[in-house]
Amino acid sequence: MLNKLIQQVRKVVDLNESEVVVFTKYVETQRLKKKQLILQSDKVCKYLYFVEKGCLRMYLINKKGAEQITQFALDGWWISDYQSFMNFTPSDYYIQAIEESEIVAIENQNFEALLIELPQLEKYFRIMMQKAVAGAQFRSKLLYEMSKEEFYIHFKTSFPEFMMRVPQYMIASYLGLTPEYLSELRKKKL
Amino acid sequence: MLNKLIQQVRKVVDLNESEVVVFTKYVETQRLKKKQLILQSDKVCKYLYFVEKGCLRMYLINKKGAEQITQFALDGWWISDYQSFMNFTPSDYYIQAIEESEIVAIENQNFEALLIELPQLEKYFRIMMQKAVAGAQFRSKLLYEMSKEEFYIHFKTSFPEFMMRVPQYMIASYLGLTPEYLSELRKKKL
DNA sequence: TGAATTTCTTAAGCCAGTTTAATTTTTAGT
DNA sequence: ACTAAAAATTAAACTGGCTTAAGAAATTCA
Repeated sequence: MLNKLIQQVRKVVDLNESEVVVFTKYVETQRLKKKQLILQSDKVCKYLYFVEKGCLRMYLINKKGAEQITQFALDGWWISDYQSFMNFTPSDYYIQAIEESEIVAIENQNFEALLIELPQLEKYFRIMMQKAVAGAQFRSKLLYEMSKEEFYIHFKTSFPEFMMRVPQYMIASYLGLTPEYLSELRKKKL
Repeated sequence: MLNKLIQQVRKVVDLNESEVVVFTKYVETQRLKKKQLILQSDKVCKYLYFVEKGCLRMYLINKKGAEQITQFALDGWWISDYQSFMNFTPSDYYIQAIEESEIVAIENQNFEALLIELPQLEKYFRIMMQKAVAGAQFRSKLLYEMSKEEFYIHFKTSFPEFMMRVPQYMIASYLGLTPEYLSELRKKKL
């Protein structure tokens, strides 16, 4: 139930069997069905989530009452509302399974305790956060230099499997355009 | 020349005097004059930069030939092109001092070596990266839920001192709007 | 302190992307 | 397989924010 995570950690730091057992004590694994929510607006995001299998989305409800997706998380990705997670403040987000999924969840307090008991993990999480920053920076660069049309084309060619896996209106939401306009773009270029 | 950084690190982890000396071996300090560039497009961003004093901006040149600012860094902030830094790939960015500034720079290789010699620092950098992720997430949330007008008002009320310190056209660029439109907004609401 | 350069403003015309609303297609549950 | 619900399409009218162009104001530095 947490093979993928252990495997990923071991790419960065050594963990022997007994350390894996310790690790296991601090995390929870969960099976989610499609549409199941693991975070709701106004609640504190108490967990860091790792997707073992499946796909999650993070979204907020905007003033117009529409769902605005800000992030997806596929197998092997981490997802959380980091501000809420770090400061125990209520979140504005929802996190929901798009497909049946398996996740590993680490609670706030346990995260601190885990890093004290297995300080080697600091390095793993430092690198994972570093990659997240790089990713965010890259994404914001794309937003700055591309039109929505170009952004859509970029996304489509970068993640073709993802296009198949996720409903179109969610992709539209993530890309920050209306389903109607996305439909128009699809008609235009194949 | 690196007091602020040491002070900031010590808020998170203990560092005795001799460890500070070790730290010092792995970093370089630099004084920058206004408009001095420390990263140019097509070069690898070999450093992680910490601003001791002053103000930097990070920007790229878009297709139309205009400078697009993607980040500012004030006293006490870190800045880098993380993708370039981690993968030794050429950057698309420029990083430039807006004011006379003092910075601490850590080179790639030294960063790795430093973290091996002083592994306590993993925690400091994990937390600093975690905050960067939280910041990026917050910023992207604002972009998703606000119009450009609202984004401008938000920025203006959140960082009033900053508005004074930096030319308006740079703020416009950072906010992703034209100087002309910013000017129009300023006229509208005081 | 004056000339050059950089920054800011104004206003009109324009377009990428939204809104609205109605129709069709696909998906999921029984 | 049938029905209800969810998702995708179409098209027309509309708008937030951009472009262009020209002038005014503020900085910079010799």
